[in-house]
Amino acid sequence: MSASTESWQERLRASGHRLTPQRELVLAAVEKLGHATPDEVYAEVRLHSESINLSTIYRTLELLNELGLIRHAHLTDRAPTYHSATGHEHAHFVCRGCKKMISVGRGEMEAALGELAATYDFSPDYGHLTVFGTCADCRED
Amino acid sequence: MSASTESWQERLRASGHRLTPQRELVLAAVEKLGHATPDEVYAEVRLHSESINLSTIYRTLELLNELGLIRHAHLTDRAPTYHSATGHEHAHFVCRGCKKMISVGRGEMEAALGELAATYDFSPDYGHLTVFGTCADCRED
DNA sequence: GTATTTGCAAAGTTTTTGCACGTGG
DNA sequence: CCACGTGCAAAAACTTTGCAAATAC
Repeated sequence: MSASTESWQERLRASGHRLTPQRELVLAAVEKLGHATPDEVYAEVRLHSESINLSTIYRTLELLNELGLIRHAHLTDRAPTYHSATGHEHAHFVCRGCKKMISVGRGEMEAALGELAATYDFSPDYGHLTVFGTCADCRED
Repeated sequence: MSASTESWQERLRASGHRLTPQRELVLAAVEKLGHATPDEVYAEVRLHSESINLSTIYRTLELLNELGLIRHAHLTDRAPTYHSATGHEHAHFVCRGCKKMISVGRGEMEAALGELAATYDFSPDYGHLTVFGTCADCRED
């Protein structure tokens, strides 16, 4: 975990960007929250700095996303959800009923989907896959 | 295909709704387009009726979605993508690079994921699965 | 010092809502 | 007929952009 916290600053610099407190705060917020919309990130960052602006949140999320430090998906209707990309990769089974999330190791998912993906000459983003469906508890017919 | 075109009107009526030309046009547009954002549906519907309003498109898409006649996903950044639910089910591989979508039959996807899903006692929504990744053309390293 | 980044405010997009009129059943 | 649905216009929600001041290096 310390291995990745060392390199993100370097990655910023390497790409010609500057290390600002806003960028640290946004990344920290995304990592703390796990999954969050821009608004939620803003609220979290606001707890630590009064003056940061929403547009900075958007610009920073976009930058961190480009650098691969965070990822985003559009799980809900209005608003993308961002999350850290520095932790270990895993896919999710998400229950539409109770919203429960079951984490599945990247390896298991890759083993299951690999062959099919190869057939289509496609390289899935295994560490980032979300499979919607119904869990055992919510399946009653 | 004629089997399902018979029942959607019934499904509307059964749920206490009325059969209007706007609703027919919107459903037809979604089925014709395959995948479309509300705006694209609007454009398509406009070809057939000058007077239909965008807000009607939104209201109708929401209704058809509730009735299960169409489904939607949030594949791209701004704007949900609607598609018919009356046709045959399929999953998608979506390339993050070129945005190309590869359709995969439900059966194939189920065959690949079934065992893993069973392990977790989870029932994936195979007909609506979207797997992000990179297609052959965009994979160059 | 100077090029990047930020805050602010204003504009752009997409989606929702209130209401009077129109229309399907 | 009468409740449901539609068009219209205005508002809300979300995101982007221009620019001067601030700041990282």
